[in-house]
Amino acid sequence: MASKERIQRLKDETRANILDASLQIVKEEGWQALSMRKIADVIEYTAPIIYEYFANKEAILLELTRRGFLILSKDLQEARAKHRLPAKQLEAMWLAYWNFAFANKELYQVMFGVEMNCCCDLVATLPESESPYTQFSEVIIELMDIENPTKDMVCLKYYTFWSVVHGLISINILRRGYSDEMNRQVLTDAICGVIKSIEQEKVSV
Amino acid sequence: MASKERIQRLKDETRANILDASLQIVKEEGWQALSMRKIADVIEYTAPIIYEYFANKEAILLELTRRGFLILSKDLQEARAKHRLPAKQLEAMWLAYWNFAFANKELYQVMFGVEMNCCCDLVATLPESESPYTQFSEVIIELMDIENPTKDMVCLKYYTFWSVVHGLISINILRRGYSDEMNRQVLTDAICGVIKSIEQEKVSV
DNA sequence: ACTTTTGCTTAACGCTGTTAAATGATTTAA
DNA sequence: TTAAATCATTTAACAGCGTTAAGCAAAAGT
Repeated sequence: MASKERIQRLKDETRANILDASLQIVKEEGWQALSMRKIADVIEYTAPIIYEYFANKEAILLELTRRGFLILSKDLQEARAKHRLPAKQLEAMWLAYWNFAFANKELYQVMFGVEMNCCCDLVATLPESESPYTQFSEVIIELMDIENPTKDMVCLKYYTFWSVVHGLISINILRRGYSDEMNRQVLTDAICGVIKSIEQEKVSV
Repeated sequence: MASKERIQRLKDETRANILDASLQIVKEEGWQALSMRKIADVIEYTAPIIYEYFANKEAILLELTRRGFLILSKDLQEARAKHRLPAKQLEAMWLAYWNFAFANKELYQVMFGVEMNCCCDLVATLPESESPYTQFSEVIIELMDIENPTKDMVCLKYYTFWSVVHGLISINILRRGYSDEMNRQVLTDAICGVIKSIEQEKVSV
C-alpha cells in the first residue's frame, strides 16, 4: 500500500504548512494577531482540522520554538567550525547567537519570552532548549583548560555571557533605537571581557 | 458645591480600585488571566463601567506601567541617597533595580515586555519610562569625572549596565532555577566590572 | 451493494474586548 | 411640587477567540 505513504506525506506537508503559515502571520502582523482561524485561512482549510495535527495552539508555539532551537543550534555549530581557537570560537558563536536573534526575531521572542509567552516550562518539555548551553559549555571548558572544571564554574561563565547578550537583544527588540555602532561596541566589549576573564583565571590557577 | 468634590473623590477611588484589582488578579493568576470582566467582578461592578475610567484594557496596562516606573524611580532615589561616593551609589542603585524587579515581578514584566507586552511605544507615550536612564546618567557622569562627557559615552555605559542586569532579571523570571549565589555573583561581578571600567577610563584621560 | 472509515465543514459553547441601548435613580429647572 | 434632564449603572449585543461535537459526503473495505 504505497498510498498509505503518499497520504502520510500529504499529512506531513499539511503539518509543515500549518507551522509555515503561523510564522508567516506572525512575521506580518505580530504574535498577538496569530489565531487558529487565520492559520486555517492561509492553509485553505477550516480551523478544526488544525487539531488533527496539533493538540492546541500552544503545541504550535512549542513546535515553532523547537524549530527555533534547531536553527540556532545549527548556526552555533557552523560558527564554531569556522575557527580553531576556543576564544575565537566563543566569540563567533555569540555573534551567531546575536545574528540569529534578528534574522529570526519572531522565533527568538517565543523561545525566550520577549513580549510573548509560550507558557509551558521549556526546559522540561523541550530538550532542544538545552542545546545552546551544551554547545557553549564545550567551548568554555576548552577555553578554561583546567583539569576538573566544576559544573558550577562553567555554568557561571555561560550565565554571564548569556545575560548580557540576551539583555542586549531583548532591549533591542523592545525599544529599537540604539545605534548599530553602540550595539556592536557593547556586544563585543562584553564578549571579549568575559573571554579575557576566563583566560586570566586559567593563568592564575 | 462640596458634593462635586466628594463625587470626584469617589471616582478617583474607583479608578484606583480598578488598578489595584488588576494587579491583584495578575499576581494571583498571571497576566494572561487578566480580563475586563474579572476586574469588574473584583470591584463589584459590571465590565462596561471600567470604560468610564480607562479608554480600554491597554490603558490600564499603561497606567500600571507608569505606577511601576514611579516605584522604581523612588527606589533608585532612596538607594542613591544612602551613599556619597558615586561608585557606591551606582552599585546600590543597580541592586535596588534588581530588588525592584523581584519585589514587583508583574510590574517589571509589563514595563519591559517579559512574557508580556503593553504593545504601545513606551518611550513615546510614557515620559516616566525615561526616568531610570536620567537617574543613572547623573551618577555615571559624576563617576566619569571628566569635563564634557558625550551623551554617547554616558549612554554606552548605561546601556552596558542595563543589558546585563535586565538580561539577568528576565532570564530569572523566565526560567527560575539559577541559585541565589550564582545570581549574586554574576550581578555584582558585572556591576563592579563596569564601574571599574568607568573609573579606569577616568584615570587614563 | 452495504457498511465502515476518512476528511472536512458547520454549528455550537464559553470566553474575550468593546459598544449601544435601556433602566432607574438623582439632580436640576420651572 | 412636578417635569425635565442628567447621571450611574446594567443588560444586551457584536465580532472575534480557542476548542469540541455533530453532521455530511466521498472513499474504502467487505
